[in-house]
This record gives sequence, C-alpha cells and structure tokens, in this order.
Amino acid sequence: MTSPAARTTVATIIVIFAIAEGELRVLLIHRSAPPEEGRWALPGGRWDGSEPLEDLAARKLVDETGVRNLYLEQLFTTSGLDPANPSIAVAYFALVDARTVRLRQTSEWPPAWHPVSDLPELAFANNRVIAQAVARVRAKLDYTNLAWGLLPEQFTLRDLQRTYEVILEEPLDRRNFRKRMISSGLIEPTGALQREGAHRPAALYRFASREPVFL
Amino acid sequence: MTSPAARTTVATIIVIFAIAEGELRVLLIHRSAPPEEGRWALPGGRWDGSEPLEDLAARKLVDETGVRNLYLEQLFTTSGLDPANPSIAVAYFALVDARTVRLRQTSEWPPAWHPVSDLPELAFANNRVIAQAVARVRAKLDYTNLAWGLLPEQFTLRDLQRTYEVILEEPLDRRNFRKRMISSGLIEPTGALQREGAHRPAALYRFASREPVFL
DNA sequence: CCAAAAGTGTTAAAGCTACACCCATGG
DNA sequence: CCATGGGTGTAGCTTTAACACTTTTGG
Repeated sequence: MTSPAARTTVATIIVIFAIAEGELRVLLIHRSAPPEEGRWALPGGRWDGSEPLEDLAARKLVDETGVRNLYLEQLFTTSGLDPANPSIAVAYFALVDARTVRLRQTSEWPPAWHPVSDLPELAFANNRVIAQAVARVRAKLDYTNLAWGLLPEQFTLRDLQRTYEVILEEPLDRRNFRKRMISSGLIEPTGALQREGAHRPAALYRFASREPVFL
Repeated sequence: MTSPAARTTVATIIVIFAIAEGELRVLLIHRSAPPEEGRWALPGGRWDGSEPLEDLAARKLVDETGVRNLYLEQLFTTSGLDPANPSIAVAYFALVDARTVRLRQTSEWPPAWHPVSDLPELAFANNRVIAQAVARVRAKLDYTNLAWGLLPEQFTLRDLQRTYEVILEEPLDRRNFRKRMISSGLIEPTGALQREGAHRPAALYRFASREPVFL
C-alpha cells in the first residue's frame, strides 16, 4: 500500500524488440516479487537522479541483453501506471539483433522473448506501451534507417526484406523493395558475397550510416 | 539515502503556439524570481502526483491563455534541464487560436508572444524544446488534422492555406492546396459564405473532426 | 467600371505497382 | 543436371507539380 511519505518515483521502462523465427518479439521479465507478482512486465529501473534518463535506459538495455550502442528512442511518459503511489514512467524502445543477445541468466526476474502478436496480460498497463512502440517502429520503418538496429553489420537484401515484412506484417515485392532500398541511399554494398546453400551467392550490404537518418 | 535537498522534482512545460500577424509565435513567461531570474522561459508547473500529467499540462494551458479543449500533445521528457538538482521535465505542445486567447494579466511572470524565428536565449535549455516542437508540428501538418487547433470553428481556404504557409515557411500553390485539402476529407464546407471587402465572398469550411486524425 | 480576392482544369513529370525470366551455385 | 534462391527491366497507373483565366462582389 501507499506509504505516508508518498514520494514520487521516476522510472524508465524499455520495450526491447528483436526478430527471431520470423516473428517480432519483445523482451519481458517475470516479476517474482510484489507488486504484480507472477506477471510478466517490461524491464526497467528506478531513476535516482544521478544520470540522464537515457543513460539509465541504455544501461538497463545492456543489463538485460548484453548489447550496447543499439537503436534507442524515447516513446512517451505516463503517470499513474502504478495506481498505488505517484509515479512517472518514461518509456523507451530499442531494437536489437537477436543473434548477439545474451540474456541475463537469473532465477529471479527471468527474462524471455514473447511474440508481440501473442502477449500475456502484462503488469502496469504495459500492453498499451508495447502497442505504441510497435506502431512507432512500423511508421518509422518507411522513412528512416532504424532497421539497422535489428540486423548484423552485414546482411543480404533478403534479410532486410524479411525484417521489413515481419514488422509490417505484409509481403513486399522483391524487385521493388530492392530498387527502393538501393536508391534510397540508406544502404550500400560491401562488395562481399554470402555463399551458403546450393544457389547463387547473395551480395552483402551495410547501412550507410548507423546514426538515425530521416528521408 | 538521498539527501533531503535532492528531492526529485517533476514538472511539465508547455510550448503554446499561435499564429499572429503572419508569424508562428510561442508564449513565454518572464521569470521574475530565481533561478534564471530575468530570463524568458516556457510556462509550466510542478507536478504533485495528484493528477495525470496531461491534466496538469492542460490546466497550465488554461491558466495562461484562458482556452481549453485545444490541441495538446506530449513531446518528450528530459532530465537535467535544471542543473541544480535532479529534475524531470515532461514537455507538451499546444496549438491555440490567437483570437480567442486572453493572456493572464500579472506583473509577476508576465506572459508574452514571441516569434519562433527570433527567440531570446531562454532559461533551462528551452530553445531546444521549442525547436523540437516546431519540427513536430511541421511534420504532422502534412498527414494529420492538427491545424484545427490554430483556427476558429469556421475558416476560409485562404485562412487555412496561410496557416500552412506560416508553419512550413514556404508558399503553396493555391489550386493544388485546395484540391488536396478538399479531397483529403479532413475539412468540409459549412455552406456559409464569408463576405468581406470588395470582392467575391469566400466559402467557409470546418474540420470534419476535431479529434486527431491521421491520413 | 474598376480593384480585389475567390474559384476552377489540364498537362507533363515523377513515382509506384505489378509482373516473369535468366543466373550462379552446391550437391 | 537439377533444385534453390539471387538478380534484373518494363509498361500502366497514380500522384504530384506547374501554370492563367474567369467570377463575384463593394465601392
């Protein structure tokens, strides 16, 4: 219950996206202590005022996934996520490459990936936060280079297209996709080829910039 | 333990836009007490946890301008705007119709409109907040109906076009503008005419919806 | 009848969508 | 030589940009 000293708490919560097995997934932690014990929730941490908010979010991202320097963007801020006492939650989202992630191994608060299309009922109205994050990623995919967060340094055009298709939840025409991507200037060929399987090798590309770019 | 002095403060600040005399303007208050005494700054207020953040922002908007139910949207949240102690500022922006505004009359913290193209050096890094707000409004103008916030209930297509031109800072073709607006479905004719001056009267329009609409 | 703003259509260019065949490789 | 995915071009359509004259009114 709310203590007499109803001190305001400020926390960041973070929606960490990755693509695995053809699905867009979110990292959730299982709450093993009250409040909302037994439920899944977004990872996050309380802010103590000693660092910029974004640093806290970035640190939490590293704690959970072991990756750093990934795409991280602020979503929005809500009050009252925890009805028990005055609280502010600043939500961020991040895009990570599932292959480089090493999840924290703990018996307490164990983390796990969940497909965004089939989420459990989450603590603290976190479902709404995730829905907003998905909408934002989907919208920005079209006119920014944010997809680099989800992909390794080098990738084939097919990898990139699959990433887009998973997020947009619709199939894209291969030729048109290639034309748009290459002419956009967001990506460039590395010159290297990826040979795997009994077929023609695929050219590898990289993002021209790993800083946010808007078209 | 945190020191008693280092209590985290949470505040909302609000960028209130209006158009007057062909300029996009922002409402600023003149700080008549420390910190940053003597500087201009964005209006805002400290959050005490008793209401949703957005309600606080909406109330501050009413306090300053006397108008309510206007377009209000959250921008982003920053920490450390006040270097002296741990603080969180949640920035909002609002669009108001200059003709309906009645500014608060006080000798303390007197408010005044300033053109966004010629702002003084503001307290608490508020210049950056305003720049972001302008960018957001400009971007959303294209694919939303947010301009209704700046206009009266009924308006002519010329009024609407001038609003767009002021925000985008570029002239628009009259015929193309009319076609786009009418075919977008965002606005609809009221049937009434505005007759003023020695020329053909102009048809009046209204926004089909005053709720946020995305195209 | 004159000045002032409102209203209206067409054409060219650019961008987008749909669509099918050949290429390089490993086994 | 066959199965597999990689790579490429074009034609129709839609969307956008550029542009000038006629209409209605008040004075």
